[in-house]
Amino acid sequence: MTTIADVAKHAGLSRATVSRVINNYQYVTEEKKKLVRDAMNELGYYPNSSAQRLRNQKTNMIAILVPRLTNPFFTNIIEGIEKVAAENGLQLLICQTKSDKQKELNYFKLLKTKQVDGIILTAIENDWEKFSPFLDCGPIVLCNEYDEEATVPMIRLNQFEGSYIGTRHLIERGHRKIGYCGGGSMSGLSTDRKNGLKKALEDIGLTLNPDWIFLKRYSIEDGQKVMKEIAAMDDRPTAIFTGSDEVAAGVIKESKNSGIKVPEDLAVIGFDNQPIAEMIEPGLTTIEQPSEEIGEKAMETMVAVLNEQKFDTSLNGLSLELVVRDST
Amino acid sequence: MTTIADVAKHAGLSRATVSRVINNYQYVTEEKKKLVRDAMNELGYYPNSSAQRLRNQKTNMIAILVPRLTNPFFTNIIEGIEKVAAENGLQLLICQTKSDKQKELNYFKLLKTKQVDGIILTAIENDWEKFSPFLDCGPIVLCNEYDEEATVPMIRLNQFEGSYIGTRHLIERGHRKIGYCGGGSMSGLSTDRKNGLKKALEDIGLTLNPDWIFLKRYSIEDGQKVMKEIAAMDDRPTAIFTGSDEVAAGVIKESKNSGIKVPEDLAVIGFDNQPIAEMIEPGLTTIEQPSEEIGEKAMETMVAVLNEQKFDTSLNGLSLELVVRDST
DNA sequence: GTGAAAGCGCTAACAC
DNA sequence: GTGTTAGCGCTTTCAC
Repeated sequence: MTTIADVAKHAGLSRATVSRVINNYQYVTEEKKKLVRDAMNELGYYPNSSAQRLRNQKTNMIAILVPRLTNPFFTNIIEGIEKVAAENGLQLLICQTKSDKQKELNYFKLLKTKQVDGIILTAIENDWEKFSPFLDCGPIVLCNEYDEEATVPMIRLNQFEGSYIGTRHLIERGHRKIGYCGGGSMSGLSTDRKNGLKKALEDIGLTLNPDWIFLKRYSIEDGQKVMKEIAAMDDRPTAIFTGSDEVAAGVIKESKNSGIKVPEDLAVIGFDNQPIAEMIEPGLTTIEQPSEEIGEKAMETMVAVLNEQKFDTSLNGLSLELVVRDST
Repeated sequence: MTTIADVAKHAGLSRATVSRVINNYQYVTEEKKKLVRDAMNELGYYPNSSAQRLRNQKTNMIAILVPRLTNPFFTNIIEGIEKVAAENGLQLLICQTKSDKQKELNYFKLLKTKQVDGIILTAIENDWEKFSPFLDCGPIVLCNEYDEEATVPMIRLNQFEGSYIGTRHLIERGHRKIGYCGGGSMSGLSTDRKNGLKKALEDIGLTLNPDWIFLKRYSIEDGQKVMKEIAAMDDRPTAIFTGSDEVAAGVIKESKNSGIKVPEDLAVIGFDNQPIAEMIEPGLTTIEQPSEEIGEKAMETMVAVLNEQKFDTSLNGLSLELVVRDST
C-alpha cells in the first residue's frame, strides 16, 4: 500500500505539502502542486479513508433507514436523497430495518461508533424515547413518517388531508361503507390518515366501522389477506382506503379470485402512486406522494444541520394529490 | 467522546486489557472482564470504527454495485446478499450505477481508498480491462452478469438455455415470427440470451429477423417504446422475447393503447419472474431467476475469498425455469 | 494474565 | 510557502 509518505518522498517534499495538495489548500506553488500530482499518479496513490476519518473525526457518510428496499416508494425517496448527497460529496449507507424494532435500534449504533455522521429515518418502529441516547451523537432527520414526541427536523406532509380528500372522493362516488387499511397503529402518519378518513365520514354524519379497520398491512400479500377477510364478511364495506399501492394491488389481485368486482362491488384507493398503480387493471386510484422530493428535502435538511445552518422544515411546500383511475 | 483510555482509567486497568475484552481475547480473568464491561456500560462507550479500521487495515464492508434500486430483481439479489453478510458480520455499501460507465468505474475507487474490503458486481457497464487496475486491491465477485474476459469468481446461470426454453415455448405455441428485446449489446448475458433464441429458431430452420432486435431496453418506459415501434411496423413479429419483466410489462401496457391484443396479436414473454409478472393482465409468462439465491451464493463466495478459501463457483446448482401464464 | 509503547495514515498547529 | 511534529483511537507485539 502506498501512503502519503511514499508520495512525499517520491516528490521530494514533505507529507504536509502532499496533504495540502490533496485537500486543495490554496497556498502551495503551482510548481510543487504539479510535483505532487505527478508523484501521486506515478505511484497510483489514493488517500486512506479510514485514516482521514480518524483524523478529521467525520465520515461524510449518512445512514438512510428504510423498512424495505423492495418497496418502490422508499427507493424513490432514496433516489432524491442520493441526488442531493452527491451534490454535497456525501455517501449513503442504506440500511433495511425490515420493520423490526431491534434492527432499527441497532442501526443507531452507527452513530455511536462514528461510522456515519447522521441518520435519515423514513419510518419509525420504536417509541421515540428509545432514540434519546443517540440524539446527541449526530443529526437525525425524519421524513415521511413522524412522531409528535420527536424533537428533530422532519419532512412531513399533511397525511390527514391526503386521506380526507381520498375519502371525499369515495363519498362523492356514493360510498357510505368505507374501510381503512393502514400501517402501524402507533404511527403518527397512519393515525393521521385514519383521522382524515374519520373526519370525512363525520362530515356527513357517519362513523368508521371498527370491523373495517386493518392495521400493520404493508405488502401485496397483506393486501390479498385483507381482501379474503372482507370477502368472508357478512356486512362488507363497499370501498376500502389503503395505506399503500402495494396493499391496494394485493386487494385488487385477490378480488379476482374472490369473484368481487372492482370498483362495482368494492372500490379501492391506494396511496403513493407507484408505477404499479397504472400497470394493474383496473388502474388504481391513489393519493400521489412526491417521494423523490421528500428525499431531496430530507437530505437538504441534513446538509444544513451538518453545516449548523438553520433550516425551516415546517413549510416544505410538498402536498398530496388525488390521482383518479378506474378502481373507484 | 469517550475513548478506550477513558474506559481503562475508569476500570483501573490498561488500554490493552480493555481492547482484549472488546475483541474477546481469551486470556483475561473473568474479574477484570467484568470490571471493563461495567466501565464500558457506565461510560456508554463504543469503539471508534475509523480507528479500528485504520489499525486493522480492514473495514468489514462490501460494496454492492447495482444498476438501479427501483428494479426489484436487483433488490432481491441484495436481499440474499444481506442475509449472508449479516451471518458473517459484514456490512453492505449499496451503490447505484444508473448503468453509467463512469459511475461504475468511480465506485471501484472505494477499493483503492480502503473504504470497502471487496466489491460484488450485479451488472457490468465497462469493458473488463478497465477494471484491471483494481483487481489486486481486493476481491471482486461477479453475479448475474458475466464477461468472458473476467478472471474473478462468478455466479453465472445458463442464460442461453433460459432463452432457449422460452423460445421453444413460443414455437410450441405456433409462433414463427419472434422478436428479441434485451440489455446491453456487449453484455455476455444478453448475448447468450440472444444466441439461445437464435438456436431455438435455427433448430426449426428459421433465422432471427434483425428488424425485430431491440437492445439496451431496461425499464417499463423502454417496453412501451418497443411496443410503439412494433405497432408501426408493416411486418410485425407475433411474439416478443424480452430481457426483463419490467420491459415486458411496458410492452403489455402499451399494447392496450395500440389496440394490439396479447397474446392473440402478440405473445410476450418476460424474464426474472418479478411480482409485477402476476399483477398485470394478462399474467406474464416469464423465465424465473432465483434472484435471492444468486445473491446468497455471491456473498458466500465473497466470504470464502476474504478468508482465502477456495470456492468452486462453476457449479452453483442454480437454474432458470419457465413460468407459464397468459401472455403467451 | 497484564501493561508499556509503537504505529496504522492522515491533518493541522506551529515554527521558520 | 513549506517542513516538523503531535496526535486522532485503536490493537498488538514484547516485556514482565
